[in-house]
Amino acid sequence: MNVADQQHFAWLARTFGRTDYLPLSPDDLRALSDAGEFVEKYPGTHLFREGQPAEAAYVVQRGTAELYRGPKAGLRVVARVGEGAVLGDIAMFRGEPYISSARAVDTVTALRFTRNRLLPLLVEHPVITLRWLVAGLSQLEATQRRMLRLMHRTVREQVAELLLDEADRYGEVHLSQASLATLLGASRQSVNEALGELRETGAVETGYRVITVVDRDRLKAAAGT
Amino acid sequence: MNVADQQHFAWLARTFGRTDYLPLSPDDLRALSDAGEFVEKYPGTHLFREGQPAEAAYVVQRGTAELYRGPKAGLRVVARVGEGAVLGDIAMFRGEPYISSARAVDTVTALRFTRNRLLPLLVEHPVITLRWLVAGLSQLEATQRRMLRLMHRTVREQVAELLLDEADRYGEVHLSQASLATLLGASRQSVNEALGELRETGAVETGYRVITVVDRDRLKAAAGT
DNA sequence: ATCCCATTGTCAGAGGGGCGACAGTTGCTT
DNA sequence: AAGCAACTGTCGCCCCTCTGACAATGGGAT
Repeated sequence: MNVADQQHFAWLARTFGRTDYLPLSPDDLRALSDAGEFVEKYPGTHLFREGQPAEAAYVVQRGTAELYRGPKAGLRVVARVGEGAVLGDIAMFRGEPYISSARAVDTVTALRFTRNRLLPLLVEHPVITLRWLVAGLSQLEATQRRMLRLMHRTVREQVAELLLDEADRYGEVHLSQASLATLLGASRQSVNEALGELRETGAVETGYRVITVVDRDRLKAAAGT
Repeated sequence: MNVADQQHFAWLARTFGRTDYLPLSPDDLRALSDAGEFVEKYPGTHLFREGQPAEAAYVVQRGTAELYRGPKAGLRVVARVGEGAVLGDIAMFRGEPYISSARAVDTVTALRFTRNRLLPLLVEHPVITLRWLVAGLSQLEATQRRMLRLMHRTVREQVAELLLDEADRYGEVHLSQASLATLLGASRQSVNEALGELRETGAVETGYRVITVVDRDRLKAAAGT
């Protein structure tokens, strides 16, 4: 996979890869608890790595995990997912290697379902399988819809939307402009320019590796829709 | 949905809407045959219409169906699917109205699965549900991969690829350049220019409402992989 | 044969965004 | 405190595509 593709993958992953759909209700999880293994990952450690055989899927219970691709040099953060996210299920079900790596940002607790134990269990609990199926298909459809909203939009609009999504409770987004650009599949320069314009209007403030949302309404306006 | 969105939907649908994945093996179908109802549709008749409550999903056994959106004026063909295609399953599982209409192009025979009968049956046959799930998720992933190939490609490349896909056995594509442009989400002028270039290189010939592929290899080269 | 509409073919202008280059900042490391 | 690597802020250039406008051509309808 060449560099351009890799970049686009990141963009793509942000766009679609929101694996934080939750097919399982608490009841379901209780039913599956036998098959699930409780794991706790410290910041910086890996849940799984790109290319490894996908032996398990994870349901994040607490904390934030980061999905990324690529070798240490040229690493691309692909998405950040939190509580309720399901990681690695596609690769696991298909029996293929993981498509990306997952790393704990802070302390992450998760339920780990190995393929060998999960599949038989799903066969016993068809309702859960059905729920998973519906969640998966919904994801597929949402993916397509999201395209509509994303295609043919300017970098400024995309940046605005991303910031709205990504801002923490203090309205801060701790990402370098380069990372931001990668997430959007745009160039750093364009992102920089877009941020400059958003700053002019008073929607955000920018700093070193941090962007602060000061006026969500203005940002929403800039995001268009 | 405004005009721009509608256009993009067409593009999108062409890109992703290839609903011809087949989650069910012949064995599965036999197992489900009780729930399935055999239907035969004559050319021009509808399997279902956009906006109707999605009461059933269809598995095409023979013939070609056309998915489209929009009212009679401003109708957009979205995809053509053949044998093995599954139609309407997403909407049905989610219990929402159909997203598009499906019409028989030639005589279509299909298995019709109503929601009320299918769901209980899937609960009894978890293995089939699981297979459906995997097919759905694979589709999701394929969709994402396809994006990679499509993003940031020039109109010329996209036109070339579309022609390769769409050419009939005589190498002809019977579409106006305007329709072509809609399918790609590009402007007519850009498509016209792209066709002009492809014509110069000897890859295609153009006529009134028809484009003839004369050199597939050259076209493939122009499509860039 | 003629008319009219759909379609093709072109051109100029404008805008968005990618790329390369480079200066100025920030913050960690030693 | 100094050095260094990462990051931000800007330019200029160029490519691609969109828009709008208009001429030329094809083909069906009368």
